[in-house]
Amino acid sequence: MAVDRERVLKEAAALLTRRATTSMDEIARAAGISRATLHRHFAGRDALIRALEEHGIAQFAQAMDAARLEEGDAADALRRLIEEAEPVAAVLAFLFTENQLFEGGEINAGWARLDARITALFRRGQEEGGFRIDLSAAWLTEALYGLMGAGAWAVHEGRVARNDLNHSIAELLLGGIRRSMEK
Amino acid sequence: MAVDRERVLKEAAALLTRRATTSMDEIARAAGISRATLHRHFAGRDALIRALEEHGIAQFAQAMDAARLEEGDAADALRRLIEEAEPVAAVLAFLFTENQLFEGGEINAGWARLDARITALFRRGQEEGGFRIDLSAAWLTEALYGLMGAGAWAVHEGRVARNDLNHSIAELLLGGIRRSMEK
DNA sequence: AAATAGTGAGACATCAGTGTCTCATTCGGC
DNA sequence: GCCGAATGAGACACTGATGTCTCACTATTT
Repeated sequence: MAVDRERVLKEAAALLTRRATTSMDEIARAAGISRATLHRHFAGRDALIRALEEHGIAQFAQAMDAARLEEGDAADALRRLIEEAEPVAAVLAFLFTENQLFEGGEINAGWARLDARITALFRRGQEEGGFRIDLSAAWLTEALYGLMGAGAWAVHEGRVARNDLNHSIAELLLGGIRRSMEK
Repeated sequence: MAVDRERVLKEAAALLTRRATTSMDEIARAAGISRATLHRHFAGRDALIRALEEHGIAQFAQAMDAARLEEGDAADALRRLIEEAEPVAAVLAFLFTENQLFEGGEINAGWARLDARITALFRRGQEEGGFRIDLSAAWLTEALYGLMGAGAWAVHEGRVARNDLNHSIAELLLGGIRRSMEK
């Protein structure tokens, strides 16, 4: 009887990542509940998106924990992060573009914390000598987001095999396109 | 008296890239014309987006021509492409996400042609030995789009200096994050 | 069995955006 | 200066989505 909040968020994420304008009605039906009930649990569409945001941020933070960003080689940590964050990538990309909409309201402070952790990883790699220093850590962070989003989309469109995804992102990000001598 | 179609498209692009839900009214006002006139020149919102798409595709194709993708070193050609395509990147990113919406209707065939040209560039680089072959040309194409989009956004958000943008994209894409011996 | 809380279905008002139309005005060419 | 074409301003109907509310039904609890 009690509504499964997790399931609602999951279904909402699945639909919204595919079409950002999915209506509350469609989301409700996908989650197997009535529109009235959906409104009882989420004050409105905005509230639902916010909840999705909170959830996505939490999941991403969890992925970071699981990836143990501070441990070992920075490149390996990055690989682990890509691996762990893969299931969240699509939602993240959706929320990312959705933030444009909230240009008036304040953005969730959680984003800054996530950014900071990733940027710290890149900076650590630079200080330890494994990462090049002529590209700013901030840009590398943005690039990671961009590649994760592009990757999720490419898989969705069937242009990249899901099995190759993490490897493709990590390898491109770490090694670049150019053929390298050192490997 | 005659409406400057170019200007309308330009203003529309500027607004829509910032907020995808910008209304026809706002676009009209930004372009300095009335909503009625806007409707006289573009049958409706869809038609406007389509026109924007056509325009964006044409501009991108033009950028490719200017970059002379078939000439010289593939890496240099890629650098030229990034350089030439920079002004179009934001619109392209917008159209890219907007295509999700047209999931019912058929997508513009122009995209496939653009993709093909870029993919051909990457393949050429692979065949000539300059680019690694363990990442598919299709994925590299998607990654290029992703990085261009992320870059445009990062500049808009002030996280990357506009002057560094092209260099940042090209260097990351070609060389990757890892510190390399060969340079 | 009774009481309670949660749900589904649907009605309803509201709102924003869209697309169409009319009419007065203005611009440009002749 | 005149005339036709294009424009601006506004009214209007329509649509789709949203948010609220009511009422009947069902599951859970005691």
